[in-house]
Amino acid sequence: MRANSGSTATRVEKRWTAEDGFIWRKYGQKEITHSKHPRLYFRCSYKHDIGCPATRQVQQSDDDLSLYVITYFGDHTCCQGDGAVAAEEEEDVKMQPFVINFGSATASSTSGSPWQNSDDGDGRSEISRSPQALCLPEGGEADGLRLKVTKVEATSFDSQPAGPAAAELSSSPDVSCASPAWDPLSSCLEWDQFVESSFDFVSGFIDFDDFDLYQ
DNA sequence: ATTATTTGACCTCT
DNA sequence: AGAGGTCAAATAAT
Repeated sequence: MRANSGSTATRVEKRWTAEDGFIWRKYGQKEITHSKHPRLYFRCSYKHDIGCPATRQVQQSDDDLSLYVITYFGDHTCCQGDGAVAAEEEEDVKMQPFVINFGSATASSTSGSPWQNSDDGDGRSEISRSPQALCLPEGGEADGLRLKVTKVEATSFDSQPAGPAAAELSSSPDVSCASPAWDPLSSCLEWDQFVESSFDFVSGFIDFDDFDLYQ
């Protein structure tokens, strides 16, 4: 449905959904056909305050139970994540067709429900501790769903064997970066696989020169 | 008392 | 008619 509304979508696969720098409020849950797990619907907590239209959907992967597929819709007008970073990112996105953010994984919280933004523990958490710069502005005017970013994060260190494709949409191969000591520099092969077999479905939006730069 | 979550109902689209 | 997305009353948590 959103595909026809011309909205942008940012798809993220995480092993931990807790922190993305924004405050989300759950507003719905739905069983999805052919999916074992329900899809959870969140909207920005500032929706009513300042009309922030950002929403996200979270769904546990059927194939890799530790993987959560998070899809972001809309832009954070509240920019709660981190004002400075978000503004900076906004300019970048305006200049480029897409942005892949390799921001540091938040492996800070070690317990609690993955659906919650606040961490528990000693309660010294701050909302905006680890912004992921996902406050992306609206992109172009292309019709249909624009999948702007596909990011795979490994924020736990449980050395999971990489599962099969996480979800039908992603056709994500074995791109798990969940090795205990993942070294970006030594994982070129994985990235090559990632590029070859996973980005084909979004290749229309990707400038591979830019991608090489990020790589 | 206030705020957040749950969950069935309702709406829109295919 | 069925599926997916959102609303809102009831409920739970703080």
